[in-house]
Amino acid sequence: MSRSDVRQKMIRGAADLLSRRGLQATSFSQILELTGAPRGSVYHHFPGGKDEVVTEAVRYVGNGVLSALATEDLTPTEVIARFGAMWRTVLVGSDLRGGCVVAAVTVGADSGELLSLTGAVFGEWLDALAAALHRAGAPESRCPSLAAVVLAGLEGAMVLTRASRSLEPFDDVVAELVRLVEALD
Amino acid sequence: MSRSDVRQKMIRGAADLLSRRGLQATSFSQILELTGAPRGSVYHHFPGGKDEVVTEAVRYVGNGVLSALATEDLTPTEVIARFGAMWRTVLVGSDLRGGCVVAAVTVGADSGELLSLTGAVFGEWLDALAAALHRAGAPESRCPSLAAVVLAGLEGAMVLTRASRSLEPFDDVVAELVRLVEALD
DNA sequence: GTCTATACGAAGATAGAC
DNA sequence: GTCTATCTTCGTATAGAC
Repeated sequence: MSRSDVRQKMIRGAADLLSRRGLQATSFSQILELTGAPRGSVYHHFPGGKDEVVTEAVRYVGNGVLSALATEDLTPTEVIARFGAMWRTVLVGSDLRGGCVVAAVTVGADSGELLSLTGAVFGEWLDALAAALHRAGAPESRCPSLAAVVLAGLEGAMVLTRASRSLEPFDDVVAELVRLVEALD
Repeated sequence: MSRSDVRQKMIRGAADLLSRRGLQATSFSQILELTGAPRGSVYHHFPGGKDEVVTEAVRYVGNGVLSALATEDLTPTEVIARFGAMWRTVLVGSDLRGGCVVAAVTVGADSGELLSLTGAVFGEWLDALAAALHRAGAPESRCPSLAAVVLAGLEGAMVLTRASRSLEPFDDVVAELVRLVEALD
């Protein structure tokens, strides 16, 4: 279906722009320029306007991360390593210019709806991380806080890496998170 | 000197807006509305335009945090507790709507100069944190990575807290960071 | 589905009067 | 130092033709 093709292409383009430039700098003009999507069909595909594209981009990224977290059983250390490697790929693939779409929308949100959405997505990620850590043998009562420190640590690490244009803080954070989790054994 | 008064008031107002609304949503109109500063003297006080106000706001916050980190000698746990309490105050004082100015500018930066600036400020914070941890007795070789995980963890925790409108993720992260640092003893 | 044209508002920035 | 007026650019959004 060609309708979905254009729509999907625009959603992915929006996610890319949100990751690198932030919420306010992500405009339809930018999305069209990046994707080559037809100018005349913007509001055909997204009658809800910008908020609708952004919402879809957040959901798209949210589900992508979620399915990556729903893998086979791992050790706690492997959970961190995989999750860390995933975000490292985002950084490297964007020349250290990109970050997390959900965080970008949270920081730039001007409506309560977008905030609720990012809150829900972060909540899903935290639940999935906690479940993975629990399957890996981490004590149940600590899984939620471990999930929080892992997600928060990586989100913050991406900001530090973008600002410093260096992977050093990111790798430092991953190493310390691994240490924290190894102490569980 | 009245010139500095207005200028300082605008810088503080800009920091407040950057914290809550992000970089692009922080405009001169908003700053004037918030501070009651005279409209006609914007470019008198800031000939460099918006970038100059933002730069000053980042420096202002940067130095504030820096001086808070340069306190007397503490234990590693106390370093985390103090640093965490500081950011918690920011969250609570903004009704969980505000965050870190430096992170907000990093994520929304559209110029290399602003990115360099936030990179430098984060670098100063990391150095100060590492030094505090070292004074507290942490092994020298681990101080940089410990500083990175503490700063990144808290930066990320603020994002999670803003999105979820709850202090739970923030407190979870602080608790886990304390555990990590207590293992040093 | 895609186009052009257009309305509307907001932002950054400058010029020149007071 | 502060004012108003103005320019320009850009973003969102709508209407109506093809």
